[in-house]
Amino acid sequence: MSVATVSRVLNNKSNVSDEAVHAVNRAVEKLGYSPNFLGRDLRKSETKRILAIIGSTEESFYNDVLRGMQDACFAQGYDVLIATTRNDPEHEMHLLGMLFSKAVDGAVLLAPKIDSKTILDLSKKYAIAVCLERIDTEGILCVTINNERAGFDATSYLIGKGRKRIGLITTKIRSQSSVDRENGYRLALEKAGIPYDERLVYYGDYTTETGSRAFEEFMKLDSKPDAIFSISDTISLGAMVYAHEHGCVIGKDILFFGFDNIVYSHLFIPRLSTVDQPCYLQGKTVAEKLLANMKSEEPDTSTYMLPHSLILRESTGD
Amino acid sequence: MSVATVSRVLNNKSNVSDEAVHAVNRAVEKLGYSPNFLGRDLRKSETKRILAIIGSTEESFYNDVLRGMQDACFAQGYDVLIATTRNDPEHEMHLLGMLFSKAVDGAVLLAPKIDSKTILDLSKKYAIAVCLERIDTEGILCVTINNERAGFDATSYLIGKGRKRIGLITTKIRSQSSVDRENGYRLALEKAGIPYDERLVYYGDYTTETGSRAFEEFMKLDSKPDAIFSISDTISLGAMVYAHEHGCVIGKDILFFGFDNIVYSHLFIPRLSTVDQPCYLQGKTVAEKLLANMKSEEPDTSTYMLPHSLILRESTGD
DNA sequence: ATGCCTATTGAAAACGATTTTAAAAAGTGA
DNA sequence: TCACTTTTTAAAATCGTTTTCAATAGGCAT
Repeated sequence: MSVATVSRVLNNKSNVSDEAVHAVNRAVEKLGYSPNFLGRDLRKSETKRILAIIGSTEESFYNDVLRGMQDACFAQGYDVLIATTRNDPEHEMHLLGMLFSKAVDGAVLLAPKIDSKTILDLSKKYAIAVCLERIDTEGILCVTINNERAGFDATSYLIGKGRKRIGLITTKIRSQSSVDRENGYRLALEKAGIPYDERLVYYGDYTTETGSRAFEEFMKLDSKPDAIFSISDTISLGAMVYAHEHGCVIGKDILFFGFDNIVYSHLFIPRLSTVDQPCYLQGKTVAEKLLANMKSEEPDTSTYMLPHSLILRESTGD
Repeated sequence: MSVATVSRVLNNKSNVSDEAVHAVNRAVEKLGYSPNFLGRDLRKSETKRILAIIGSTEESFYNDVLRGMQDACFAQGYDVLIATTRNDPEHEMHLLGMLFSKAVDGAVLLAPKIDSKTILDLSKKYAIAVCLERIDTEGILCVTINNERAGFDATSYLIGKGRKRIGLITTKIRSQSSVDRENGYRLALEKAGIPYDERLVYYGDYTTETGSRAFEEFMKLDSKPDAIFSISDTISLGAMVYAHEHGCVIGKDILFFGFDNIVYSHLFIPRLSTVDQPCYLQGKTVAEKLLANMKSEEPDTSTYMLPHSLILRESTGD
């Protein structure tokens, strides 16, 4: 029996006799044979695999994004592989090498660290999409939320609660999302006629320690904040714990608004109000659009902003 | 110029003229050429990639395990790819298909769901290792901690604090680690001459809700527990929050001991005492052993149990 | 019996690299 | 100049599949 016939059986081709099918199946069973994908992929020049590139698996909301991607990909016969850059742009480039060298058919950058010009160049030649971060350059398929609007909404909500001195805890690292959320914060203040006060803005990282530190600093001011918006729940929780320990009544003396709606945001009492972004949907959407692009002649390079929502809990007195 | 020469240049082979090197490099630069790994991997029949198979990216301590694996692998020129099973044994099998079909050179199962007999069979033919879960079958390379001992230590510590009625919150799903931790709990009771009381054992899942529920149930007992050991921090935190809300003084009325030392375990005040397992080291170790096995004729199929430690904080009155 | 069509099969080419083998070019010494 | 070695290059084999194309066999109508 020729390899061609075996191949046909293994791929359920129609033009093959029942006899041959049985013979092959028995042999496969007996030998424990499984086909070498390298050969197959080389011949077909496709791998049916999509790479998700993330900074680390630490940010818990990635889980839902990845679930969304998986559902979308699996439905079309693709597997999702994940690789972490450890927040190193160079390593991110290295991982994209898997795309150049055809080890995967497409890649989704979840919160990329490399510059958008590079991404743009690459996306002309390869199937690339970006998720969770807006790209300020036109021409790249991108699925995210409107972070500026979200920052605006959260801050406005605090203002609506009668607060006038609103602190912002954000990150030193200037990711597009943090910049956008900050801009939203500023716009909300502006709209309400509240002057921007740089002493009320603290720059740190994404940890709880940053939250505590920021709150400590704020308490040194003669004119203390009466509400705090953080660009991540983890930061908010750190700040809230510190505030709680120092006798501040959360939801009254001071309001807190977080971002991401992580699992632990509704654990600590009083529970944290936060911005919920549709993680699963973003993942599902970006994967679907990317797969569609891979089939299509003229790729979709739009930016899709999916709706976020405010989750109101005790930390804003709700 | 022939393809052979190009290949030699690209692989830094010695027997090639400077002239040829320059010519190739210029052409590569100009055309933006990058080699097709499928061809290379097929010929060499190795991919220099290791697959890490996990349930989901939700469990935050996986991050450190993966970091350890990456450091070890990267040092030897291997990349680490991650794939999630979504806790579905069938999907886990599907992912192992990447190993059978030579799409990766080896695989590490982090907390596998498929049965150990299957793993044993596969590990005779492929480079497989298990991490974070003990395998009760001999013959599989495995890196983990001594969960029984850890359960014993945590429970004994509570007993040492004079506690006599110690509750256990564990999971319905019988993973080896949870079984081992439970056994440790029982052994500690036994050693101290405390009778095992099944009313003090609650079976749930890995969520904070399970913690709250369990505590609620325990409070209905006429003879309430004075200490609680949970097999995960998330559960402990859920129980602690519930206890706190219902006026129990943590660290005094009731002690709590968790497991995993997650980031949030030292956020909530009073802070949670917990068992710390060496995540990074487990990841590094398992990857190193696996890579060593891939080179060696007779593979190492031992089980390595790395040392854990107790982190003592306010929840046990420390 | 001849020709035609269909179902099945096998041989061979193709995918893109690496590696082996052989031959050509260049260098060396007498 | 010739023989011999060394360096460099080209051609061909190889990895394990899929796919194309041609060939064979059998059935059926003429």
